[in-house]
Amino acid sequence: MAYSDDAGPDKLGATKVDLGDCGMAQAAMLLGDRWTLLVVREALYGVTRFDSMKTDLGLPRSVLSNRLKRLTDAGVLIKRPYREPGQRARHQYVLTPMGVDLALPLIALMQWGDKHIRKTAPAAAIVERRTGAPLMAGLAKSDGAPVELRNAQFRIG
Amino acid sequence: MAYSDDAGPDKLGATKVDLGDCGMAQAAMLLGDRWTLLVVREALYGVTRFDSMKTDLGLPRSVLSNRLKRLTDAGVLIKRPYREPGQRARHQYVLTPMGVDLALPLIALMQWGDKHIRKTAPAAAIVERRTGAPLMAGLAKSDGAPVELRNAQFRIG
DNA sequence: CAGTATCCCAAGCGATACTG
DNA sequence: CAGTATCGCTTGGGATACTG
Repeated sequence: MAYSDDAGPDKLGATKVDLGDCGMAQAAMLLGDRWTLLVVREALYGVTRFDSMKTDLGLPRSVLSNRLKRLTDAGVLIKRPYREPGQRARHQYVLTPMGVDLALPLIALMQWGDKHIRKTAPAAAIVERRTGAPLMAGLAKSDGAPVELRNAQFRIG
Repeated sequence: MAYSDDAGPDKLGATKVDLGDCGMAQAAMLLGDRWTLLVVREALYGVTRFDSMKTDLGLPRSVLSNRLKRLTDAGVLIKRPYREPGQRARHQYVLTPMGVDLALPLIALMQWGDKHIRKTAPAAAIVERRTGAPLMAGLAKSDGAPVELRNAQFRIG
């Protein structure tokens, strides 16, 4: 990372990774707008229905419709019919494996926001399913050993 | 998380966390637009100067100016003067501790994008500073023990 | 309930030009 | 280099109404 204490002037055009080659940039292009992240957040919370999302987020129907389409096209959500006993057929938007994997960046973002923006007790925590132990997003080596953020750096290429 | 295999219909209005109480929502409101995430990405890569960012990202000056202002107002960046020997004074945008902490969500996003969108070898990796060992974003308990995403869930309140 | 269709308007993008 | 100023224009947001 670039830290305040080692931040010299950069080299112009030194961005080592072209936008098209950068997963972060690709992700930002898919998710980077006012509503998309929040729609995915709904899905992570288990909200799967159009009107539920609309009510929760308070966004216009047309916008929600558009975002759901984008996300299904991208493979983050699938639209799936279902029928509750005695009810007529409905459908729901559920996360694909690709969508489920978005939980990690979004959890990290949530914990960042709780720490640096809200600064009060988090409204939602992530816990281990079986034990209820609180979980934090972090970096780890392939053997699982955790590594502090400040001991990490980019390696290009 | 909400998984495909346990995703029943949700309860209307069941979103347990109000947008104003959710760090993820707050973060999304700050970072959720076309360019802001990419500007932070530049800063993480160590690009600190206005024109470097403009060149790398190819966005209009006015937009970049606006984003840098937003991010400094939010406390993610600070604008700092410096002078190289024999040069006139310049300034640079460097990450605050709050900004540095954004590395984790963005790394997670990058790894997600590399895995699910680009699907080729990542252009940039995160490695441990001393050893060069590759790092991955993940969840861990407070004792550092890693936990799989699928063994995690939200706990509200 | 789950959308699509329409319309209007504001925000924001992108280009260009200008200033310290 | 590092911005601010201006401007035309498109995008997309928000309200409302309509359909299966």
